[in-house]
Amino acid sequence: MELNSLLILLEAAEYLERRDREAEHGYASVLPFNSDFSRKKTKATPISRKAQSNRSSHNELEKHRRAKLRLYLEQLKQLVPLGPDSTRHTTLSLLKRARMHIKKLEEQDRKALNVKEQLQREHRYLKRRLEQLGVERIRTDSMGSTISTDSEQEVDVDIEGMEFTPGEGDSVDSVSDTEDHYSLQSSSSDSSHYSPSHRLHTHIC
DNA sequence: TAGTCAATTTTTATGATT
DNA sequence: AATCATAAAAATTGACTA
Repeated sequence: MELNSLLILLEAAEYLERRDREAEHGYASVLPFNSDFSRKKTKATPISRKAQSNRSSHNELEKHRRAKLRLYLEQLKQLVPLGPDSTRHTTLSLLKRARMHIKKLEEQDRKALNVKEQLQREHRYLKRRLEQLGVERIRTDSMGSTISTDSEQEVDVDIEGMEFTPGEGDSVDSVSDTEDHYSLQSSSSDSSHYSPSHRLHTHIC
């Protein structure tokens, strides 16, 4: 081993001893461990009891703050699906996963909103169509056919293969009518695609 | 003045190598 | 098993701010 290396090791040992002694007597250890251990730098500055007390309480507060952060990270860990992967979970990886999870949830939310709007349009259209068919039925009944005395009539409305043309019927809100029709015919790639192959089975009182 | 932040240092955990 | 290298976590510290 080179003489220089030996001297550095000796200096290091001296420094550690000195640091321990000074710590016992309330001196600040100001030397970074990777320094060259020169005596000029290692001259310890005595610190007052009050300053030391301030410093240690500050350290305690900081420790408390970090504990809180750890707690929040633990709580976050419960919310983020970590999966069965065996890789070590670090703070960084947890935060990355949380970010991915948030993006996924936002995307799901956006899609659900689209589906909701689509269904609302379909609902409005079908409601108007139903009213329309009810009016037509009453009209044909009044033109000679016997009116049923039943309190409850069953009307089967087969809308399978029904052609949905815009402007059909006398809608109150013609704007949403076209909108509804559009939504029925040109539904997006979402899973909410509406297929009019239902049989509407309804009751008119 | 308490709380926060960022830079730095120290400690601990982990995998690779011998 | 011992040792080493490296990454991550924890601790320390000074600066800053509301």
